[in-house]
Formats: sequence, C-alpha cells, structure tokens
Amino acid sequence: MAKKQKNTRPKARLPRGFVDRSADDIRATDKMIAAIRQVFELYGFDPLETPAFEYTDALGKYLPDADRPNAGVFSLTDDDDQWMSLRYDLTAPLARHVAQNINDIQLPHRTYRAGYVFRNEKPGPGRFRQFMQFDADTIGAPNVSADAEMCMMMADTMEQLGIERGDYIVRVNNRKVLEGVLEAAGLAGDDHAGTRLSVLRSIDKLDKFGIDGVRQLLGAGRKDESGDVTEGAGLDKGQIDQVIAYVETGDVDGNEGVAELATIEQLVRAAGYGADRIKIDPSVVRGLEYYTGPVYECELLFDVTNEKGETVQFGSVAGGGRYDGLVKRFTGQQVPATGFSIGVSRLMTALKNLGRLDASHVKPPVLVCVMDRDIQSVTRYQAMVQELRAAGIRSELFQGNPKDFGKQLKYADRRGCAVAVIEGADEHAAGEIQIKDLIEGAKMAAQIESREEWTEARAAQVSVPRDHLVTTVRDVLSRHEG
RNA sequence: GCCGCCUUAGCUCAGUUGGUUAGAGCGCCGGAUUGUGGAUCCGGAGGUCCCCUGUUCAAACCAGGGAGGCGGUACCA
Repeated sequence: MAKKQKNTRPKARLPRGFVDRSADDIRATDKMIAAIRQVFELYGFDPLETPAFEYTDALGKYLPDADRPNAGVFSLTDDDDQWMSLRYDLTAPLARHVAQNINDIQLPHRTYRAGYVFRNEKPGPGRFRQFMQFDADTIGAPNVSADAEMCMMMADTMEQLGIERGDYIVRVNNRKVLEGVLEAAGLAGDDHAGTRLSVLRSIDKLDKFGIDGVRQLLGAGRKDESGDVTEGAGLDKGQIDQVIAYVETGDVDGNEGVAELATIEQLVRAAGYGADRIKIDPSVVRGLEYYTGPVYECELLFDVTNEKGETVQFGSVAGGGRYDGLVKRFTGQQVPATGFSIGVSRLMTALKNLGRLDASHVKPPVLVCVMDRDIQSVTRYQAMVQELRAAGIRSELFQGNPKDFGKQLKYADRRGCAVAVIEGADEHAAGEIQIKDLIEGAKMAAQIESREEWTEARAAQVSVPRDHLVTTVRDVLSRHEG
C-alpha cells in the first residue's frame, strides 16, 4: 500500500522558467524598486497599478486567422468564454487604462508602475517566464523633448541604483531613420515587408555578433555554435554595403528622424548629459511591433559573470521609445506617448553578480533558548524576547523541539545568529542569564580539538544579571557591527 | 520552433565487452554527549538507475520512441 501511495505523490517542482525568490532577492528587489521610485517621483511621475490579467484583445495578441491567442502569452477563457491573458508588458495595459479613462485624465499624463509580467516562451540563461518590470511613461506628449527627458531619467536612475557613470550607456535611435535606410536600399513597399523585418532584426544583432555577423545575416545567413543555420535577409552586395554604411555612420539624407535625433542630442547636452551617458547609436532597433519614433535603451558596460565564473552577454537592462499609435487602437484618436521599461529582475542579477547590491542588510535575530520546558520558564523566555523587541532588537524564541539543547545552538549557528540568550534553573535561581557571543565562539572553536574541552569551555559566554539583558545583547551586537 | 549535450540517493557524481544484494563524497538522522555550535569517531535512513516499448537466458548499460533539464539559435510586445 505504501508503495502505491508513493507513486501518486506529486513531484515537488517548479514550472519551467519560473523561480522561487529568496529572502535576499526580495530585499534586494525592494531596495531597487525604492531607488527607482525615488527618481521617478522626483521627475513628477505618479504611480498606477493595473491587474496581471487583461482581456486578450486589449493586449493586441489575437491571431488574425484563429480564434485563439497568439503564442507567447499565457491565456485562458473566462466563464463567459472570453479570452484573458497574463500581461506580457506594462505598456499595453497602460494604453488600455488611458483609453478607458481618457476623459478623466489630464494630458500630459506622467505615470510609473512596477509589476510582474509573464511570457510564455522558452526560458534562457537569466531569462524567465515571470519577471519584474518598472515602467515610466508620458502620455500626450508629442514632442521629442519628452523622449529626451526619458533618456535623462534612465541615466539618473542607473546612477541612483549605484551604477557609476561610465558603467552604463543610454543609446538612442529613431524608427524613422531606420525606415529611411530601408527605403534608400530599395526595400519600400508591401512586397518587401518580410525583408524589412529581417534587416531590422539583423541590425539589432550588432552588439551580439559584430559587423561580420550582421553582414552574414543580411546576406545568405549565419551558422550558430551548434551548427544550426539562421536564414539571412537575402540582400545583394550593394544593399548590404548600404545598410552596413548606415550602421557605421548613422547617415541618412534628409530624414525627419535624423532631425529629431539632433534635437534630442541638443536637449540632453544642454542639460549636461555627455556622450558618455547618452549617445546616438544607429544600431538600436527595439521591438518591431509598435514604436513609431525615437527608441532608446540602456546597456551595462561592465562584465557580468555567472555562477560558473563565465562572462555573459548581458544586453540591455532597460528600453523604450515613442508609441504614438497605441492608445489610438482603442479610441481612434491619436494620443502621442513615450516611455521606457526597466528589467528589474535582469538588472538585479547583474548587480548581484557584481557584488554591487549589498543584499543582506538584515541581521539574523537574537535567539532566546528554551532550557526549562515548564510553562513558568517559557513565560520568562517569552518575556525576554518581548523586552528585546521592545528595544528594537530583532529576536526570537526557539520554537522547535526544545528537548535537545545542543540543537538550539546548532540552529542559531546555522541561522547566523550573533547572540544566544540562555537561562537555566541555576541561572534563574541566581537571578542571572548567560549571553553567548556566537561569532566570537566560532572563532574560538577553531583552537579547540577535543570535544570535552569544547563543551567545558562554554565559549565566549558571559553571565550577567537578568536586568542587563538588553544592554549586554546590544554590546555584543555592536561589537560585530561592520 | 530548430541544433547540440545531458538525465543513477536530498546535492555533486562514479559505475558496466550486458551478469548475483547499484556505489562514493557531501548533506540528513541517531549515538559517543539527556546544560552548549565546530572538529573527530561509530551507526542509520534514503534508489521505479527519467518514462515506455523492443532485443536478450539476463538491461542502469544495447536499439527505437517519448518526457524533462542545460546550452546555442530563432522569436521576443
């Protein structure tokens, strides 16, 4: 029978691409969010929260030919048979919110929001199916000064997060410029729509594969490490040279986008942001779906290593752009908007691996041990914990099985507690308590070889009057500060 | 999706020209030690050898299929 039961036990496992988050990660995330929020608030943005689910058509992910949401999103049908999906970014839900409340919203509308988004796709190193984004957007802002502001705010945010100047770069481009290049290469018109997509994707791969890689992708194709072939855009040599020349110089004649970029550059330079922080970069492409003008992204310039010590390609940690058509989908009126999104989870990985995120500020608690198990004694131990807490000292009563005292100290040791408080019958009779410095004790343990000696030593332990509890604990804690 | 590699104890892994009861280290639990963490010593628990089918007297090992994991690539709002 027992065997049979075993077969029906569920396997404890996570859905692929999802992770549990540890105490350290949560605290680090909270800290990052607080830093980002501080910058956004300072710039005059207000918070907004939208739900994790939206009706699928509001996200704009319906296949034209099937009554079924597109791949890439997690979807289900509500009890009225309507398709709902988990949001895959924070921009589409914002557009829905603005369209829905357009009469009550004072434009320009400046908002920010943090939240988890979900993507139903193959996870990769550092890429998950649930991750956090932190967005800022200005809705109803037709001029590129709003885009320039976004770039500057991105830079400020990086510095607020502790990333030093020179360790990040905000790169800016313009969709209109890219379209101009494609036109100049003879790729205008509906016939070449597919090719245009391929070309843009190829340009986007510059930082990953370099100029030669981009050339291959623009032409016949490229082979990856496993030997798999990526089909190329199939341009001829003249067209490839034309595109590569643009990527290298950023030149396109008489293009509206070029003028916009010049304005952005002028604005940010006037505000004191040099090319070491914000620069025009012709290889920036961003998402292909809805951007209509300036696009920008922020990249980290230092090496990030993974657990195995290998340097990893990190890519951009934030990105955004102008999306003038997104609200129009709902209302029919043009509502120009621009905004960007920070990949909080990714950025945290980078900062953590770099040791730039002092993840654990939180000190382990002081442990009050349970020596005598009668109710009178336990109430005394409880009172000690209350006293410590009232003094603002993080502390806990041992809540495991108290019959083995050694286990309690072992628990304190594993938890990293600095102090254990011990009061047995002897101490109680004398009106004393034992305060044990576990960190000092661990150092002493290294000097001791025999078990007996170690047990006898009662390492780094002092006996003090009961009413010295708080002051003595505080002394020991401060000894280990910093 | 496509390409490659991988899957044996909680973890990291060994294992075999196909041959009895499948191993190690670490971890875990118990004891030496029922009032003191570490080190040491002794003992113990823990396995559908990823799943299915086939070949064979015999499969953890061979063959076919499948699943899962990792990595690359594609897609990425």
